[in-house]
Amino acid sequence: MTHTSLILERFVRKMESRCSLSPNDREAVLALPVMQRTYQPNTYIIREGELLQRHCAFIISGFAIRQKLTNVGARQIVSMHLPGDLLDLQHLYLNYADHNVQALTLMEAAEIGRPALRRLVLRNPRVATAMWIDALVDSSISREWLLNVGQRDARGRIAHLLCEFAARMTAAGMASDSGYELPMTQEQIGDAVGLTAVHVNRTIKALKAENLITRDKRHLHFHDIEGIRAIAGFSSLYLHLDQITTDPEDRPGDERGA
Amino acid sequence: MTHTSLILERFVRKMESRCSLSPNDREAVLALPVMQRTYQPNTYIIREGELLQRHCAFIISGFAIRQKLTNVGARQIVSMHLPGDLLDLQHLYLNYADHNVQALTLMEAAEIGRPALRRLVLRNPRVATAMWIDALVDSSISREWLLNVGQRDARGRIAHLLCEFAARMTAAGMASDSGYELPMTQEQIGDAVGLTAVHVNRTIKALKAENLITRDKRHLHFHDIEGIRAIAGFSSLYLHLDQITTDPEDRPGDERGA
DNA sequence: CGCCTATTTGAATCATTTCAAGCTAAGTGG
DNA sequence: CCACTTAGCTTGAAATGATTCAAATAGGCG
Repeated sequence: MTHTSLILERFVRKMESRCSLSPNDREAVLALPVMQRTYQPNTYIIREGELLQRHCAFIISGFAIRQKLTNVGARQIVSMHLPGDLLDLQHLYLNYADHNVQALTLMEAAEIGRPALRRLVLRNPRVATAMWIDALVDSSISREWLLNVGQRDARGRIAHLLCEFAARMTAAGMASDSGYELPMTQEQIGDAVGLTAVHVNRTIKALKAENLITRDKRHLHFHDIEGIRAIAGFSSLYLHLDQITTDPEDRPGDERGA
Repeated sequence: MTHTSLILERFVRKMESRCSLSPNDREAVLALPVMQRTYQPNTYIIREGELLQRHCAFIISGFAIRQKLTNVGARQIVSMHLPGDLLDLQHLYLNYADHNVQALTLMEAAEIGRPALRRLVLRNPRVATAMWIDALVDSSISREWLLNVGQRDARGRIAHLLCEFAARMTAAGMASDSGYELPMTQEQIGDAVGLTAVHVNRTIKALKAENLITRDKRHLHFHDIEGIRAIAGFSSLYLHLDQITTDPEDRPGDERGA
């Protein structure tokens, strides 16, 4: 329903949060051909092993995940995406998909053809830089998840997931100071942090019992966010929330701290 | 000791394995100012949180790892790099380092300034594409590690690490068909797969007892690589070993299977 | 109301960690 | 050349965190 130009405005704002654009760049982005599409919960958007000829999706509303399966069918969610995220930059220059992309909730996306997106990157270096940064931040999050799953115990892992969400939802303007809507079942949380649903349940129960959080349906409420942060050992550095590049050339002397 | 032009030749070959270059591109790469440098084992090359103004390193010889630490000091190795790998593409457009980079063994690197590298990317789209692909493959490996650590048991995790190495070392021409030099201690293997050194020891012992591998000092020998692959559930798809882009514009019709 | 999905709980089992100690091989300095 | 040191590997026994299996409960929806 949303008008195409509104969607692309939003896309421009996203890019501009990463690298300052010229009027030319903005125009080029706004001229992108997009196709709006709705995905039902759990629909596969891309499947591992598939030849990639399709499009990249920009999330308008709803949530998506990326995941991988082992040969015995165990699922690891490797990332989670909110409205305003560009899905699939991770596949932009690859021939075959190396992971699955799935709608988590009902989701609306604006799909941009790969050739159009690549051409945009080729002709507009500042847009390219913005997209590159976006892909790098995405990778940074994967590394933090690897640290989370590899080195923290159940409490730490879950607390960390909750903190990351809080930070990202806040940045997207989708959280109140008290909490946010966490659109995941306990089983999905388990698949994201490498635990069974049963153990996620017990761990969350413990966090509730200690009066750190409450969960009412899908709404997550923090009673003691500092306590949760301490359990998680959370620092938002890896999200690069304030990362913005003004000069793709990185001329010495232009270097600025955030 | 190695002559600069030889190093850059190697760099060109690396890029060309990802995207076909024009004579112009080749020249531009070969004109890159490089500084050769030696790192002692365990030296930090980049520290998390540090302002990035320095350079990217191309590994000439030796091995490097990238790692992160939790607030309580647990270490997760998030990737491992061999000669011919470009370190730190993951930081090319970021202001602050989000992970540590460390020499694993004695290591020689050719360091290329960030401004020079960014300028190269800006002026040479095919080189940019090659580097983008390199960064994407790196991210793909992180995701597979996340799956490994999150969903496989100790045997599977270690077997998978060994398989990945076998594939990468073979691609780099550093493995014989019987095995390769694995330059990691059991503790480092543990940090890479999220296990304690003690348990790594016991698990490797079990693999030896089943006549799947032997380890003589740092040399790893496969007796039954198919058996190891089965335990790991290994498929090399995620390494994108045959990924090569011929057309950065991705014009429809040029799309080709590997 | 009945169905389905998600959550909750208990009890038994299992994989992995922890702590502690001993061992081996290689390197260093006297 | 030997004694000393150190880093890495090996092993055992006990403790613990997480899984598994199974069953009960709760909530949303047609």
